[in-house]
Amino acid sequence: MPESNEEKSNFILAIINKDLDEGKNQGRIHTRFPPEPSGYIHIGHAKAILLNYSIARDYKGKFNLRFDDTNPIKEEQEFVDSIIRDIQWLGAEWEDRLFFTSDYFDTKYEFACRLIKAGRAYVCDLSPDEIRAYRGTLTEPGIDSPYRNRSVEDNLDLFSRMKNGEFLDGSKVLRAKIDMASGNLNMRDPVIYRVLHAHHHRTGDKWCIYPMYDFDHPFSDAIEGITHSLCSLEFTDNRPLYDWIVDNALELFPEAVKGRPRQYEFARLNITNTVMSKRKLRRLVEEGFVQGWDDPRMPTIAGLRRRGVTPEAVADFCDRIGVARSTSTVDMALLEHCIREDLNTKAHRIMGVLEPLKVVITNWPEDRVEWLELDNLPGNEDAGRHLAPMAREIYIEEGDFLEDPPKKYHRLSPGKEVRLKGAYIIKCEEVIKDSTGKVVELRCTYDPNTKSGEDSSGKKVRGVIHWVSAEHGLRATVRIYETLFLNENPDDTEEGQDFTDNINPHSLEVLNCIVEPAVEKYDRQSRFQFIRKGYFYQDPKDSSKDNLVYNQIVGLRDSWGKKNK
RNA sequence: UGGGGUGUGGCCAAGCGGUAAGGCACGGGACUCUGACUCCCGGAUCCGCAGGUUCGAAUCCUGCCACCCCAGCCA
Repeated sequence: MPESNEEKSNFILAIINKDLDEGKNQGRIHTRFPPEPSGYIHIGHAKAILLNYSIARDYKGKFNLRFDDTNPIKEEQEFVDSIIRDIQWLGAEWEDRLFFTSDYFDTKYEFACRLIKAGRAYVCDLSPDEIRAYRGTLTEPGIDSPYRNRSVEDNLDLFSRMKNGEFLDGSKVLRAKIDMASGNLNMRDPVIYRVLHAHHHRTGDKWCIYPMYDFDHPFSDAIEGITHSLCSLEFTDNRPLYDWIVDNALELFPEAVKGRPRQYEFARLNITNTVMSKRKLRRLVEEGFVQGWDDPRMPTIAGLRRRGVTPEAVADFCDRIGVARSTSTVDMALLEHCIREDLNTKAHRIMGVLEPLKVVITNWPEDRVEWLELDNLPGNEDAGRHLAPMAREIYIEEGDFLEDPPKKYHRLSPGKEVRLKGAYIIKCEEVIKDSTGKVVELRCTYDPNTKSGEDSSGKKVRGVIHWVSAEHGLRATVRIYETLFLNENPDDTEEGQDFTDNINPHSLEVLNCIVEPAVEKYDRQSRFQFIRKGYFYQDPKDSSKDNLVYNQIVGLRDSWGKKNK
């Protein structure tokens, strides 16, 4: 029984509970995550990783990380490294069970030979085009290959010569002999080994034949003793083949396998206003729509991490979206909610003015500086306080002043008062504009009797705005992000267009800001809430002590802005 | 005219014959030195549609409809 998820309920947990009740697999639970090292992993993979890992954890089972590296021409060490880093960051632990499907190439070769000896696999000389033609179509059955009935001796000989490099790429394949008339195309004598003279990132030049996924994957699961092999829906049609391979392994090569794995499929994750396929993400990177796999706008784990999202928030999100079999698209708002909820209790409050408007407090003495105490985490005494300097010249948010305010506006406007967070109440006395009519400076007066915590004025103002001393504030570049795509479904395009035509031209906005000097005391991994604005994180690549760069992780909810847009 | 899969409020998602959980979003209100947070309140007479079985169905049966996946020597 699971320890920590009594309320969780999904069809996979139901299957596991049932299997346990029935005593299957001697009560073992063993899952795995099998990435192909051919790209960066994204939040959709996080769903799969965390699902597999949490099942193992909650049921006191095991979780393997196994790279499915059967196709050397697509795979690289760089991706192995990035995937390991990303999964570690997510918190999934594979302990000492990091495997590569290529670790078992020798065993797999032996298994293939046993299939041949059992008359269940044959070497086929048909060209790729011919194989396709012989396969038939969705509505018509296929035709048997003319090589289907070669003798075991010939097949064994030919297969070993394939291994020895005697044949050109594409000239011969090993096929499972199943059923060319099956309604399921995967069962029409699937190719299980192909000739490929390519350098493998782990086995080097040892092999010039490589197994296909449908042969390799189920056998690897069986070798590792995986009990529940979870994958996404598009593999549903591969399941009969998965079972065929496992059944044969159990029958012909029992000493190589540890059990009888079962495959279960669930819907992959889609999120509104973004894309999740490796191919599309690659295009965004390669065609320069983003600045790399770790661009903070990308749904990759590397992108989320660089943006400042926490692994806890990602895990919570994956927890809340559920696991089911219906194709679905989760609202980006849920991810944002999970991020805010996580950061709300952790991120220290700092004042940062994103779009500065200068304010001169005319009755504040020229060289007076007053250090005011502000809570790091209001409502949490343990988080302590920090000091913010108040001086004659400060900056407030441009958007916190309106010359001609609408009803119910309780920020600053001519003749009106507002409280500076943690400081005094000020009153706008004069508005200074440039030649174009743009407001460039405000002249205000402050009320000395209204100091935060010691207010004896009896004044009640609704508005509280953030501010930063012009002299003491630190200059910083702030990057504000919007979704990468304008449409909820990026693939929803006009005739002749593709998803890149839906890219949001405002997905990145760069602002020159000014933040409280207190941020200097924190280490650079700290996440802050810039009061009334959002959560921010120092860009791990571009930020430095002399050149602060903050990424907005997510904005705060803004019911006022929403109401008035 | 093939095979596989899915349809529960705007978006996810429980439910497995006993009379529609929860979350997000949304709307209303309270609170507030963050218009944030928090806290209340609101909503499917109905579960793709149509029949049927049953005292009783989203849950069983039948027939439709819609959408998704499959014809790589990719995974």
